[in-house]
Amino acid sequence: MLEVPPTERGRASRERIVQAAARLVARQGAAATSLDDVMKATHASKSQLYHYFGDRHGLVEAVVEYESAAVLGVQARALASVGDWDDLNAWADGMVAMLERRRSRGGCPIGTLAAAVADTDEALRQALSEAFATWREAISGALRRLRDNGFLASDADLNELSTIMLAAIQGGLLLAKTTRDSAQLRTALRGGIATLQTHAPTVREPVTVPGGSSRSKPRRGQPRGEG
Amino acid sequence: MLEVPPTERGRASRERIVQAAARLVARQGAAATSLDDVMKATHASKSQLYHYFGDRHGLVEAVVEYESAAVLGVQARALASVGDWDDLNAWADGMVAMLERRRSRGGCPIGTLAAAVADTDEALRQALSEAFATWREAISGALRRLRDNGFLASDADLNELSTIMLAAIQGGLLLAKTTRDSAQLRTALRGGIATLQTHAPTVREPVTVPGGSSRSKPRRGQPRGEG
DNA sequence: CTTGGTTTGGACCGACCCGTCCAGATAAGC
DNA sequence: GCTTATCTGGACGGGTCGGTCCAAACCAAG
Repeated sequence: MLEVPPTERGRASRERIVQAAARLVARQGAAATSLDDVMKATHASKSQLYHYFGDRHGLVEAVVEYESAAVLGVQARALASVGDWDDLNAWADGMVAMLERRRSRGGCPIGTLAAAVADTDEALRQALSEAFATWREAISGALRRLRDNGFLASDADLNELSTIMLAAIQGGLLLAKTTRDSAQLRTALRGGIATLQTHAPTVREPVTVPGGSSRSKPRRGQPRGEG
Repeated sequence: MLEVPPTERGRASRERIVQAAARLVARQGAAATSLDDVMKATHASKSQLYHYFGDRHGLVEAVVEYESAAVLGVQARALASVGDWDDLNAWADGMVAMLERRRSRGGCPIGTLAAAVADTDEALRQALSEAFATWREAISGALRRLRDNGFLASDADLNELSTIMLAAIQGGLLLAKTTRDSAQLRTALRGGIATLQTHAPTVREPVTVPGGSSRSKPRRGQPRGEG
């Protein structure tokens, strides 16, 4: 109900509830997370939940927005510094490392939520669909930088390639969390990148970087290092 | 409780309940499907559910086995006739067509179940992990046939490639069901196959095929058109 | 027929669920 | 100070949940 509470105290309470709810939803699923669970985890009263979120659906909606912003924030930051194949591989390795830090559990919050609610809740489905679209655009932006730097052919379909990459991420995460084996994600990501390199301009070997060893490697145009 | 009831009547009842439960779970998710829902859908009594499945968990377990067998049966049959690139593309097109028949809803029963229960139920997680493994092996078998027929390099890592392909399937299905756009699956599958073709033997000389030319041989389907 | 295992119907229970309600606490504005 | 809006606590109700229990119905074997 209250997207943004007017007082500082209210905003803090709302934020605290959303964060705890997001953690619960990520751990046990949206359907298995009750309002009582959230109440216990946050030491909040039922009135607060209904004051800030209207009903249960509103709370889940807030969780979806929160997780989308979190994941997309991390991804946008990581992708912003991608300018060549090494950077892209480092980005992929980062995702594998992040999964291993969680012992191959949980997977992607957005993906898990999408699998759970896409067929039953139209509003949440659209929100998650937009999250995927934004994510895909972030990937597409990185690929465009690769293309501008001469690592991808000028006629490479960035929309298609970014979709392939995002599918590899989601599929790899699902396989990894199901088999409890992060190598499944690593392999899937490697496959996605291999597809991208199919569209490298100077194709000679499937997995070689363009430019060879003699030619000076084109460097990124505006890589803004984060502090 | 009763894996296989002793009487014909019992087996029929159990089967009827499992099928209806599977349909409900596929439509509204495992967590959102109550025993009462199953009772109403099957005109069964609560005693029957307890009699045949012990408890709710047993019913979900039966649903997992049922869906695994169903999906793997279809996939094994479709993959068994794959011998070249055209066949593989036809297999992929078949999955897209199947998804479109459901108006891009539902996705993969196994994948959706896995996303929901992998983090909360160890027994179901293992069952679904085995289902994925079996599926991967079926893909691997098709790829081995491609390799034997000279469409894949002899040093191609079939385990890795089949994992990439399965990840593309699952990721593509998740994106497609979330965005309600079957093209996402089509693109993901095309990307997966593109990765496979990365490992095609260098065309120039007929590759030394281990089995010789026992089977009628290659037309080289290189499906790389746009449109 | 009787017997005994199998299958089915449905009442019942305690726990939990979501949502409503009201009163008290807190703080902002005047 | 007072007023008003915001925030919080918690009891309450109606409904649903999974699970238990008992007895009736069914059915094949003797």
